[in-house]
Amino acid sequence: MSRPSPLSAMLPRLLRWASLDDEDRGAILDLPYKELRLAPTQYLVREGDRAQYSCLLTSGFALGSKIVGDGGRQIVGIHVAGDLVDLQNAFLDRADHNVQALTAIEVIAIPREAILALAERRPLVARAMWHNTLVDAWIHREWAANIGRRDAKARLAHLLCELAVRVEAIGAGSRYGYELPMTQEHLADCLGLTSVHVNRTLKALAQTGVLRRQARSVRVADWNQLTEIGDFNGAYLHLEPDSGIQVGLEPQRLSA
Amino acid sequence: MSRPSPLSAMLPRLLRWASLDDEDRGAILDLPYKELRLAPTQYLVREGDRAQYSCLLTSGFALGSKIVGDGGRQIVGIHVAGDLVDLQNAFLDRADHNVQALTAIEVIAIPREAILALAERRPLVARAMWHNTLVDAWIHREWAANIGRRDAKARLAHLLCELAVRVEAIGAGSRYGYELPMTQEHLADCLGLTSVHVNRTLKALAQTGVLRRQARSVRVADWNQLTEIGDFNGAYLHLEPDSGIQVGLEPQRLSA
DNA sequence: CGCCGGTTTGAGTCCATTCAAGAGGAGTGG
DNA sequence: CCACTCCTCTTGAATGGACTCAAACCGGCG
Repeated sequence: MSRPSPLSAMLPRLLRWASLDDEDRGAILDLPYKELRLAPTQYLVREGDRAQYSCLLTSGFALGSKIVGDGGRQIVGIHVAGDLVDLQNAFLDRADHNVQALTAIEVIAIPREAILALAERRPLVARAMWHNTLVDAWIHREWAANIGRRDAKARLAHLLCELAVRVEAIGAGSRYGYELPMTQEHLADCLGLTSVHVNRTLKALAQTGVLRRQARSVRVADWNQLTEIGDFNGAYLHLEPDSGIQVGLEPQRLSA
Repeated sequence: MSRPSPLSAMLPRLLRWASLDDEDRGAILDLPYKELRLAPTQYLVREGDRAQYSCLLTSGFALGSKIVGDGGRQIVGIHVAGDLVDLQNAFLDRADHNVQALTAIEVIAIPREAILALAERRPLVARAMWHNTLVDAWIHREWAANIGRRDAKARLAHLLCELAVRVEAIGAGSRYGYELPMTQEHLADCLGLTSVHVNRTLKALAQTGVLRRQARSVRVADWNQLTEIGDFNGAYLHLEPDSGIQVGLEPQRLSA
């Protein structure tokens, strides 16, 4: 008996978005691919590359970033095991951002033509991948709101909440305590802050008692208070059942 | 002879992303829909709604926004005529952000089930819509970088460049001069600034001579300098042919 | 005419940055 | 095993960009 294809790691993610039949699954497992291993700091794709592959991250952490004119870096997304990375490379001529290994990572790279062909033959798989993209866009909007309209303490708390939930969802820890392989400079580049200020803000959070930090691990002493400080509602991650809670003001019907 | 279906306004946008045959086009034109007109400030969807429609904006300007805990507003996107708005509503249970009319707008609302059915029957249409979503995500990443890592002057210049190119692309003006129906407070909420500071920054830009502003119109005296100040590369809008310019550092091949 | 939303301007404050220096830790090599 | 280096974290002091508060101005409109 052969060991299961590494592509099977793609199934849970896609099944989150659509129910796929045996033919759909078979088509996924038949995709051509190559496995890659990258050491920390190595680039999977660089902004401007004519990237030919879309990737599935099977282990480790990666991050997406953009460099602005004066050399500043903005991290635009964090990827954990199971995430589909660079689906946009299937369509867009050039990579719009860097993807870099944060820890040692393992990646399945799938040629863009294979992704496109799969999407054309298997509508439900296409739907699942599209859905995944829509969730990514949602996450981006959350980040924009976080960076643009919250102060440093709330921004940081919000990010730590997001990471907690995502790490917990892949079984790599719990929201009350998890390993975070990011430096304070990484956090700063996610949040539009400087590492110095992240350091001070982290200290301030620790002093209020909501979290304790040693080395690269985060211990959340008071989850509710952390979500409070960070103005965090995890619905956008789509990792928990719909709470049914209305987050807006009075709902208004769509009317002609 | 009947007047052309308002749905035909959807074709140019989708044809930008995929070449569709007659059957594809027919399926689009057969979509059920209703036409809506909204006055300025009216909401098309509110965050938290169970939205049942995806929309095509056929005239006017709209904007997407999120409200954070302390009442602050972050604008997460600006929509112009021809844009597909709220495609995510076809999949996601609840709207993740508000969509609000900036000017008087006309909208074609299509039931989510119809979008899903179309995507399932017509793979190339699905592909075009997916592609559109990927471009949206790219735009979001640009915004994150803009808000997180540029100073006020560059942020504002970048936004004015983006709007110039988009307005030009729909034939509603030229990048050297266009009508902008946004208040300074709107601009501020796009950029993570306050309206007071936008006012001062606008004045500073005017004083360097790159632009002149009267009332709601923007005149760009020196386009190149404005793109310079705003660190703007319009590739992400996908409105102009690929310049072939490498924006990253030395490209690096994907290798095992 | 008087209101109203938006713009403009000023003065003072504060959050976050910059610059700088030192401490802690992990890995490397002699 | 220790010296050395490189990163990261930590802290202090000074600076500055953007904010807050507030008032005045302006044009459009009922």
